Amino acid sequence: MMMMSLNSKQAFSMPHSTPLPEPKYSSLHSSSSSSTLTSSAPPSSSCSSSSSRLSSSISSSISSSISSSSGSEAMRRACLPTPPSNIFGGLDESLLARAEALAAVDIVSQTKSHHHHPPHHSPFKPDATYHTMNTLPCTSSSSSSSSVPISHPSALAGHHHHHHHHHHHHQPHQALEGDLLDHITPGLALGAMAGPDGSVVSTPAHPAHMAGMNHMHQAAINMAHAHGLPSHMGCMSDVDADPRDLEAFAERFKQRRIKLGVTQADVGSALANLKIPGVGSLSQSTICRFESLTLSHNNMIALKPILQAWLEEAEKSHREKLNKPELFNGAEKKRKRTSIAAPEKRSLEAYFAIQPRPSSEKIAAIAEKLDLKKNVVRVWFCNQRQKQKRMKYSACV
DNA sequence: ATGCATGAGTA
DNA sequence: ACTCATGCATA
Repeated sequence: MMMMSLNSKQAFSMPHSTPLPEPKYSSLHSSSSSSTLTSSAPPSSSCSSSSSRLSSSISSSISSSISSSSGSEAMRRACLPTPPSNIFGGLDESLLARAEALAAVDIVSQTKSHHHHPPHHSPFKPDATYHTMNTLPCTSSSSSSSSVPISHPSALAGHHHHHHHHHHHHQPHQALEGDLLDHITPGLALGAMAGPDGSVVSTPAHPAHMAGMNHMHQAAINMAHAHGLPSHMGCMSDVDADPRDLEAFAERFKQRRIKLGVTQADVGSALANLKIPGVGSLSQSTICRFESLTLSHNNMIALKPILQAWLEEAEKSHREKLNKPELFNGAEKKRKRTSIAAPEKRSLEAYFAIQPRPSSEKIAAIAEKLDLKKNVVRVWFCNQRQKQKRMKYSACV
């Protein structure tokens, strides 16, 4: 009956000698969904490792302050095309009007250029339309998914650094621009750092009940790596995770996974079988995002050792021809996903371009105009911001 | 592969 | 109320 989602964050505190950046947040939540078996529930752990390249805070220690919010954000913003933001600050209405105008323009251009009319979507209430549901949750035990129509061989793309002057539109999907970078020489050398405060988060012990709690596993330790330096990039300096390595790993991971005939969903649930302290199962979504690099840099780094461990285990088992028992799940409640119609989405995008972080009042105003629930609008903005931070786009150059 | 959502941890 | 890591439901 319930799921506990506990997550704890603990960082492991190592003997201070290691210069690893200590994590700040870690979190692999292993929540067991009711349906899937993943029971587990171990607290998370994870290492966090570095902060991102942006934050460059070598000292992740600072990370506590920096990485999270303001600091990193500021950094990111610096990379972005300066937001035209608050110039309009005070005028709410004009702001809305402008956004609407923009939205209108968009519509027009879009309509003309493409032919893309949203075929569906009720004429009346655009607001959250809940699609009807139901589909059996048959789990994919083996085939399914993993379509992988696109195998981006191009994986190399790292980050492009151009400054875009206009904001983003919608997501360019995977179209990245070519980048040229990557030829870098690896070699970094740094290691210094330590939390000023020792930063290491001490694990808050969980009073919990579970049995295998934490031990910080973390391969963190293994990050002893030595890479070379990042030569040119001014932005990152992580000791442990170089975006290129992540890209390469993600690519290899996907390939080997497919070779094993395992779907993304299978990988996710199989992780629980690894019994790595603090690591439970993950969803197909997360595995997919890992493979396509659409996760934050920190998240990629945290997941890499775990997925690497699974891959090795899976290949070993495969060789032995042993299989682990997979499971089935029963079905349960279904959540309805709100669907924002295209016109409303366009308006939201226009507002976002002007003001990515609208105040509560503005959100309410927008919600009313678009006939959407305020919470839906708020969440939309949160997700939009998060999207901007995903790896692929975060090229700070 | 993604859009919308939830929750823990923070400010 | 925000950010982040994740997940369910969908396309």
